[in-house]
Amino acid sequence: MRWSRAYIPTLRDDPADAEAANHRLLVRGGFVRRLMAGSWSLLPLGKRVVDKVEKIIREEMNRIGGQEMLLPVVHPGEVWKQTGRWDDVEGILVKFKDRRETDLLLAMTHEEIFTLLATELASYRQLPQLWYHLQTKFRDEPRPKGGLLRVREFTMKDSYSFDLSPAGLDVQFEAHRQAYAEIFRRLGMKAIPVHASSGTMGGKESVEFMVESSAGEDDIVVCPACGYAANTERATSGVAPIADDPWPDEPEPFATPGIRTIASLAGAFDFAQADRQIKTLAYVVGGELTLLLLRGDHELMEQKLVDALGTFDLRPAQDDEIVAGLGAHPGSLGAVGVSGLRVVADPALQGRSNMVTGANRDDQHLRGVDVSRDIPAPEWIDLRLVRPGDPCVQCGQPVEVKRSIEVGHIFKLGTKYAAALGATVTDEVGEDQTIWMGSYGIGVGRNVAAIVESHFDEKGIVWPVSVAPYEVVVTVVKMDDTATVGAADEIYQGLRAGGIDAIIDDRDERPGVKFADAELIGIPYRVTVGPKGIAAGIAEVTHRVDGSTEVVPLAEVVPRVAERIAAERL
RNA sequence: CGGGCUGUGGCGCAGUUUGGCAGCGCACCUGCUUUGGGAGCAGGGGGUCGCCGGUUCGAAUCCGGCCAGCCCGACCA
Repeated sequence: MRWSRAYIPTLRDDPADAEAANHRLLVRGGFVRRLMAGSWSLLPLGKRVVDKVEKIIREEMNRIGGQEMLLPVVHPGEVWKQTGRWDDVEGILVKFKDRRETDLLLAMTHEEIFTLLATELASYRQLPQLWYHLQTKFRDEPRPKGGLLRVREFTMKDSYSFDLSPAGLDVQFEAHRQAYAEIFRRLGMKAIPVHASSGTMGGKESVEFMVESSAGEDDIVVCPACGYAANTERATSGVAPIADDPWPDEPEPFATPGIRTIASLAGAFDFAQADRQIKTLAYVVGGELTLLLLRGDHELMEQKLVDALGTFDLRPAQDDEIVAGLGAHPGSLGAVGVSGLRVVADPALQGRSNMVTGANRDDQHLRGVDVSRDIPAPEWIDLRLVRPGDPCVQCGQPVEVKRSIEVGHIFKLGTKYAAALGATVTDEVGEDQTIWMGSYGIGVGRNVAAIVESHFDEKGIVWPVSVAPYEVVVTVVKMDDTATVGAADEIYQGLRAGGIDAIIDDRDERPGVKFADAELIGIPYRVTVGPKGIAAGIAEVTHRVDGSTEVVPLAEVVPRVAERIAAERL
């Protein structure tokens, strides 16, 4: 490509509305333009990067036996009604009607349609199957943000596995785990596989691949000592033991006028430090007032409650519901002496005594609460948000919490979709068996964004060779010097002949402009050809990663660059 | 959905408080000079001031409504 003919609209200034590095640099470097919130056009450079990312994904999917297909983006509502998701998924699912008033929707994922195809499978002999496609998804996210990180329209590689048994599913799941590790490695990222909540996808097990980044939206718990890693939505940890002073008697009420928070109670009474309090949260679960108990200094992870109770139908209770059910306002709530209400308690409270909690009378608390004696038979469910420094659940060493981007997610779906749509095969003894499925996703654009987030500096993007829009730019320092232009062109042609992705910067611009643009768009290698160098028979090869420059005789430039690029292609 | 902020030429912004010719920098076009880190001089083109309505002799500016975008939170397959 000749830069003078290429459409690479770089901007000198950062766009004003861009915060995240990927957003700033991809717009400024002329890779993408926004159409509306969460919707982006790919310009030539962006398209080149996406193509390379997709190529790597395809290669690794094919390597584990994936067969590429392409399914539609507009689906009949009917199929989604059969699996229940037409009604279950609210908000982000875009529904509409055609001229015949038929319910349609924009695909936010493709479980239904792949499963529908799988209903044509008839015999166990046809299994296992692994099907995938790279296709547009549309999710009407309430808040797109972070450039390409969280968008509404995006391309996803989603694959679906079909097996006769859970054991077969395990095999395909494991194959994906390894393929994903390889994909993210080749994309130049350090992705950590973590145990995750499956959300509304259903299924027992899911693993997310996370790339550490301040621009991320998820927190993961990792243990540097033993390698334990989990999303905070699922992570557990130990708690440092606390020795409780004895309190032989029944709980004793005491006046706490005006005190509504854990912190103010702890500030007012020596015996009521936060870790000696029982935090009582009132939720409405399935229409029923429910008390959630945590240690005073611990925080609720609501997703754990969703996962453990198996329902999305829960929310914090309103003030009036609380007063009606308990006789007091938030700030003076407790579970002691409460009967007829569901009580869920975090295990960090197990065995604790001499605790402080609300008395269910405004401005009154209780001290001397013995959990096992005074709060009979709660449901013990881990509800706690793990914090940095908590002891690792596996090895006891302090864990870290890291903000991360979810670049891939693999699920064991089980038989949910196959059962709903009747995808069965006949087994060896002639009986119908429901197919066991897995689904596995990688967001292409989000991965591009994640790569940028982990590969940039003050000058711009620093693409890994594997996904760079061009692997090398030949920068012509002086366009009206025929010897320079001739030598540069010869190098450019030589690189192309050697299968290198090269662009020649033949614009009639000052060198500074060309250098700055090359750095902004992040081309890994720059060959600088100028009159002084030509006179000495050399060109310069500059590495974008560290700015290091190597002086190379003209005749050796092509093989030298080819060699270095080959070593970095992954 | 709640809170905060913003919409003026392709990009970045001033002008709005106190109504009175729509401006600046970059980018773009022409010419000359310049040419190894975002050049200089001279000339030039380009804007329904987000949209609709109202007030006024007169609205980018004041009032009302709407739309869009960004950030924080909620939410998030």
